[in-house]
Formats: sequence, C-alpha cells, structure tokens
Amino acid sequence: MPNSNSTAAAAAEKKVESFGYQEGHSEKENDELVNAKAEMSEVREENERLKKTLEHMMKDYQSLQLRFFDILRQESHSKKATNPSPTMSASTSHIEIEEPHDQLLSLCLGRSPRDPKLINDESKLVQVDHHQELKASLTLGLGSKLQLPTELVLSGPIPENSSEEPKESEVSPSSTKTPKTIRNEDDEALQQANAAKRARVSVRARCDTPTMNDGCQWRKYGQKIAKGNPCPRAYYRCTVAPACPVRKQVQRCIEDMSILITTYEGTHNHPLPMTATSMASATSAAASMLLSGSSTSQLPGLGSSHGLDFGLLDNSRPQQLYMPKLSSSPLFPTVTLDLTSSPSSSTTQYCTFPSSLSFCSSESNINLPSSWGNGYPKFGTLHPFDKKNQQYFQPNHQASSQVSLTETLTKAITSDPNFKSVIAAALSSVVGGGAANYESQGIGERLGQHLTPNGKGCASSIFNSLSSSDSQKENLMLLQPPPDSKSTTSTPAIRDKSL
DNA sequence: CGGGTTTGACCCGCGC
DNA sequence: GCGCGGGTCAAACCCG
Repeated sequence: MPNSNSTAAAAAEKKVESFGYQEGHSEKENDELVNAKAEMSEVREENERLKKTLEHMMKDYQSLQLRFFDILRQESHSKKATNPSPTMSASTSHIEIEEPHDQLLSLCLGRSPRDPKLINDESKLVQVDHHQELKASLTLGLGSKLQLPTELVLSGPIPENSSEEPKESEVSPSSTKTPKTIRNEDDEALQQANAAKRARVSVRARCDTPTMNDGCQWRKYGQKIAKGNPCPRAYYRCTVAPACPVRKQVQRCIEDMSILITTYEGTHNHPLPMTATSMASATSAAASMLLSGSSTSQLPGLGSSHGLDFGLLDNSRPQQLYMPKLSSSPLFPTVTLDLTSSPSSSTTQYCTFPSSLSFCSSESNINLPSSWGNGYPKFGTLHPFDKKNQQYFQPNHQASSQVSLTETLTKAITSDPNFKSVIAAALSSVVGGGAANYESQGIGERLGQHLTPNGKGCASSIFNSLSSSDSQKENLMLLQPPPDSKSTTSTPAIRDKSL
C-alpha cells in the first residue's frame, strides 16, 4: 500500500543520500546515486498515482453507499405507502416442501416483493433498522475480510488431487470412506471446511431450453427422478477440462415448468471461457456471501444477524415454492440466485430460508431474454404442464423481456454495493492471488469462446450484460463483455427426452 | 468412429 | 438392519 511504499522509499532515499555524502566516492558511485534517485522519484510518482486511485475508489464507494441508502429509503417509503393489499391468497395453495435444515439463501434478483404480506414482523423490524443492518452488511462485505469460500480463496494452481479440490472432498464419498475410528475434532473441522467447499449455488431462471448456457461445456452423466418433482433432474459434469470437479444439476421447477433450477457445485480448475466467467463469478459471489455468513457460526440460522438480510422479502411467509432437495446434508449450504420474476406473482415469491438476500427491483415482469434460449419448440410436448408453459414461450414475450431483465438485474446489482463488493472481493481474491490463480480459476480469460457445442442453453448473456454494464465495470472489470453475447449458442436438435 | 446421451445398476448416507 | 432416496457409474445406444 502507498504508505508503506512511501516510507520504504523515503528510507531508501535517505540511505542513498547518506551514501552519497561519503568522502572519496567514485564517479561510478555517483552514477549509481543518480540512478537511485531517479528510481526514487519514479517510485514516488507511482506512489502518488496509487494514492489517487485509492482516493478515487473510496469516493466511488462512498457515493455508491449513499446512493444505496437513498434507494433503500425510497423502498421503505414506497412500501409504507402501498401498504396492505389483501391479495395473496393465490399463492396460499403452494406446496411447501422445504428443507428446513438446508442452508438455503435466496438471492432474489429482479423481483419485486411489493405484496405487503411479504413483509412479516421480522422483516419489518429489519426495515426499521435498515441502515444499521446495511452498515453491518457493508462492513462485512468490505471492511472485514470477507470469508470467501475455500474454492475461491484456496485457488492457486490447483492440483487435481489437491486436498482442497472437491475432486475428493466434493462429490466423491471418499471422505466418508475414511474410517470412522480416526475421526476426531480435526475431522469435524474438515467436515465444516468441506461443507464450505460444497456450498452450492442454485440459479433459478426462466429458460425454455433444457439447460442454461452458462458458457461452459457440460456432459450429462446421469438423470434421475427426484422425489417430489416429476421432472427429471439431470446431472452434468464440466468437460472443459478432463479433471474439472464442477458439476451441475438441472431440474425444472415443479411449480413453474418454465423455471429452470440449475445448481452448481465445485470450482473450475481450468480457465473459463469468457461467457462462463460471468456466471461463475456471480455464483461464486453468491456462494461467498452465504459462506461469509456461515463462516461466522451462523449456519443453524442465517438470520439477519450476519448482515445479509435486506429485509425486502418476507422471510416467514407461509407460501413457498417447492424447492428441490439438492443436498441430503444440511452441511452443504445452497445459495439460490433467483433470476425469475413472475407474471403470476405467486410462483416466484418464495423464500425458503430465514435469511434472504433480496435485490428486488421495481420492474417485476421479467423473463429470460430470448437470447438465453434458442427456441425449444418441442418443449411444450414434454410435460403435462404444457399449457402452463406455453405462455412463456411466446417469442414476443421473450423478446420484449430481454431488455427489462438486463436493466433490472443491472439496476438491482448496481444499486447494491454489498453485492458488488462481494463480487469484487471474490474476484480480487481470485485474481489477486496472482497468475497461478488466474490460471486455475480462469477469471480474466479472454477467450470469448463459446464452448457449448451442444448449444442447449440460454443464459450467460444476462451475466455478460451485467458485467458489461458501465456501473459494474469498476468492480467487474475483469469480466469483460463477451465479443458477441448473442452468438453464445448454436442450438442443435434437442432431444425429446431432455428435461 | 468418437463423443455425447440414456438408463439401469450400484453405492452410500440417513432415518426409522 | 433395512429401506429409501440421492448421486454416480458404465454399458448400450445414438448421432454427426
């Protein structure tokens, strides 16, 4: 940092100067002195530049913080103004199949929980104390060392068999193969660490294609009908690198078949295509938010105490969507990035965990942009819920929604310095680790390749849009906009059986 | 023929 | 111990 830099520079200069006053120094020494002084001045200039940059960043941060508070004030005012409207009954019929022990944290993007019933006593309380809450969360996100998931922090040139890489700990049951007799407290710690590593990020998004195109290349290795959801859950493995431990599960939401729930687990151990870094960063950031909470012993009840509750969603609302049981163990926290919004609000207003991260925007009617999907004409024939789905597959509907979704998400995130900061922290932790991390994590990869040959998918463009948004550039400058976000896929025939 | 998908079998953890 | 359910494996199959 500049200060230490300057002191070091001053000390060095002093040393040089005192050296210069020695008697009988040769001309050679004189040259060295001159060179050293020149270097000193360069260092000082650099130091000044860094100071200015730092000041600039601080100013930006403060202005963003102020802006954020303003928006929150407006939010709470508008909620007070639009108070009780008695229309929530539609959603009361929703099945609630919830894993109360699962660490499920909802990041609700692009949704507007306007419905007053969304605000229960708890969240009202939170709202009343909004500023302190938010200050706390900001402190968590920026001031303190955000505890990033080990998959981010421990990146480095991940050897395939490295202990922190999920290759072993993540999916394979090797940890369970460990003889129980040698389990001790260390193992407990290990388990907790594994839990952190196994944090999952679930992305809910409207998507009419079998999978979201997140920029990565996936190979399907299994499919199962999970209990409670007639839609098969598909299992995918990342095939960008042969030993990549990342997996994802894809399943349609039973409540709204147009919603695709994609759950990511693990960390890529290879450079990612540009289109994938956006999604990966967003999900990593979300995971880091969750884990930053869990790491502070909040696991059993990620309440607002960990500073992530924005109080914009009802947390105890009885009507909740079915959330697939993605992990049988409560040790594996799941963050849900909800990129859906609902024309029929009942399907999207959910929050399955006492703590919700809600980045709601005022624009509520958002669907996936058409670029997320490539059209999936056969989808309507796949499920008995066809009629329900058809409304989402109107081309016009999709096309018209693209802009609003992008805008909404951009707004939602840019108006939330905490989210930005977490993403920034996640990125900096990855990139700041040096070239090795860069290599292993693939952040900053400038490929712009579109490695989804099967093209089934719909989605990275939204994250690309986010990353290319002006206001995001400061913190997301590593997420360069894709060369052509519309060319991410080329959809081949989609098989009838897929999802 | 190579790579991806399908699908039944298998393994493992968990709850009873 | 047993059954259930989630996750994975791998042989068979499909497709370009």
